[in-house]
Amino acid sequence: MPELPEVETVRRTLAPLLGETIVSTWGSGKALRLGRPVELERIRTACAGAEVAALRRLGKFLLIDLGQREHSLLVHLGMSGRLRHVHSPRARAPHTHLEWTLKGGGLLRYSDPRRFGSVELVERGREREHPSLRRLGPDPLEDCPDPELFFRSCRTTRRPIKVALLDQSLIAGVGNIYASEALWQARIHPSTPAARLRRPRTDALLQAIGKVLHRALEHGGTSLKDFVAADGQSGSHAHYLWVYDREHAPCPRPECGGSIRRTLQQQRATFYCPRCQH
DNA sequence: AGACAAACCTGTCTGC
DNA sequence: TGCAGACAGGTTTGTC
Repeated sequence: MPELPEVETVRRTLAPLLGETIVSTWGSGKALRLGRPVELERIRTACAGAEVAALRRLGKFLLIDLGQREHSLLVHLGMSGRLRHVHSPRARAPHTHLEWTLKGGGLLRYSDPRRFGSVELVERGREREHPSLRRLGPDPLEDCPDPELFFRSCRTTRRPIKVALLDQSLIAGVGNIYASEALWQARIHPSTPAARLRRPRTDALLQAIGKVLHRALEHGGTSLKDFVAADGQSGSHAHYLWVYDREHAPCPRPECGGSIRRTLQQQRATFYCPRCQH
């Protein structure tokens, strides 16, 4: 579910956790993402008595640094994962897979109905060696990506630019919603082979990605169905989407006069305006 | 290299 | 009303 703006919204709303001490960890024992059973015992040991020292984000991954320990928790929300900071714990909601009890009395709760997400331990300072993080491209919010580098990365693949954007290696954090949004903003047809884009167009795309992600972040992310921040708030950006999930709607460019079309690329919905995207 | 499909798993919506 | 099937914001893996 969550793309960069949603994960960043979660990171920001988790800020009250900073300085809190973890007392204990509870786990459902259910497996999360394929091939990676949750290492509950290792996580328990690493978290017990640890302080939440920092909250970081790399693309769609969240890192919770455990103070005075050499580890960080690496969290991916997959499609339906949620991290909630719960102040007055009630009965455990269904699909809760991990829960960290805090010294102050609250809880950090990870729930994920579809279990496409993951929670694991990584060695701090060496997180980039993790298989999932190794191939991540620059983060559009953190790294001020270099337009020259972005252009050269695009040149390496002839795949459609929409498909290439989802790959996370060109740029980290763009998912299915914001790929369509950024391509509309940059007036680029989603089927254009990435390598065929000339320099001014990759510059425009990189700018559009930054603009789209910042704008979504200002609205607390997109809650199409059930995304909520760590404090339980929904994001309002669904009201401001230009093309995503707007098939047959008029193109938001008043002078264009086109209407939004839906197509499938790699079995994933792509929305675009055939009139102003080339 | 890249197109394509399948895998992980559950909830929700659509159409009959 | 009930049920089957399609579909969903992500990533990984395998085949051709």
